[in-house]
Amino acid sequence: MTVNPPGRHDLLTIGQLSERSGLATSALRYYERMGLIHATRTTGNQRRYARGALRRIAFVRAAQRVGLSLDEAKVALDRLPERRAPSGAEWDGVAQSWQSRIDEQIAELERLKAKLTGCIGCGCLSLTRCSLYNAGDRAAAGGPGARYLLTRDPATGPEPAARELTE
Amino acid sequence: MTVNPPGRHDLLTIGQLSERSGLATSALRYYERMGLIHATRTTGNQRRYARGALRRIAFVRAAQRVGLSLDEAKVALDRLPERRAPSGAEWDGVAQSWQSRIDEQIAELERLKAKLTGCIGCGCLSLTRCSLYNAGDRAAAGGPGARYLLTRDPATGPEPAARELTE
DNA sequence: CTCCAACTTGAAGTCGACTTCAAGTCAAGC
DNA sequence: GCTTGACTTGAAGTCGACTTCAAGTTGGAG
Repeated sequence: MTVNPPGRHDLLTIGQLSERSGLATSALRYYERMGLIHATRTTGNQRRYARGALRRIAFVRAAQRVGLSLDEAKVALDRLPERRAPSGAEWDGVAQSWQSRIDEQIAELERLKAKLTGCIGCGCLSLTRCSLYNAGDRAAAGGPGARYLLTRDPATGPEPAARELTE
Repeated sequence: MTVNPPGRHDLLTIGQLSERSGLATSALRYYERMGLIHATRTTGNQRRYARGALRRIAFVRAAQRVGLSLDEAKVALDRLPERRAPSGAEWDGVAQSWQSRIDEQIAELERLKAKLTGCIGCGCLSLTRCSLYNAGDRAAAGGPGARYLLTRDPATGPEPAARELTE
């Protein structure tokens, strides 16, 4: 299974892009419909991708990894120029936003880890004392949008749901 | 909207559990169908939850946060005794497995972060040199199933996917 | 005893992210 | 110039994780 010879093939077919990105061609078409990547067409109407597409895809996958939707990834990618190849600084700006996102994500995992050791695994039946157990109620009591320790759906519930559970 | 009076109500209605867990009642019923939580029934067939349900829910949410499906969470929870309240040691064993899972997750995010700074944001147009850019190609060349740097489908590829990117 | 919010059920709907399918077109090696 | 595999399209299907709906039942305050 030889990959196309290195050289001046600047444009990739969807099959080649699939092979290199690890995504199914159907996914690539889907990404295109979503506006995440773009292709030129041959006279015969087949897609041809510039190599920049690989980078965009890499970015999208990275975004998904840190918990973003394709729509969110698109918002970020839309900051890049479409026609010409983005400059380093441009990519940088986009990547920058993920830095913090990733840091956030890491921080949250660290917190979760701490809670897990400190609480879920503690076998504490003194519920009033258990942070994991109580955190959600605290947060919820703190105002609308505040959710369970482990939740992060921003769309749901402005209710004063889940009060303090000291009991 | 008063919540039930504090006292010796050991069993929670689905509404109360919803309020305390932050999950919709529909989600709780769904969790029950999935076997993640269990309820006893009143003579009138209404669900009553023991307080342990809250802990199980906390666990499930935690599991989701680190990227596990409900099915996977169930596997872990199934290690707990159903009838009686799990002991600290039992919870500990379950939580333990998440420790490593979380660590893994964190490590991967750290890697991602490093890559992002080092590459996506680097603006390097010397593509032969760009790891993120090339990782996919390497992987693809490495054989079928080899996936992109940012993927983690475990079903796919024990390949030497995405090698060290010194080049 | 009455009333109404809170509960019950099964079935169907939703959403994101794709995949699968059918039916047809393109392109490149012989 | 023919064949064959890679490509094209739109529509429909899938999967996980829920939500919504309709129609009926329960339970606790007054």
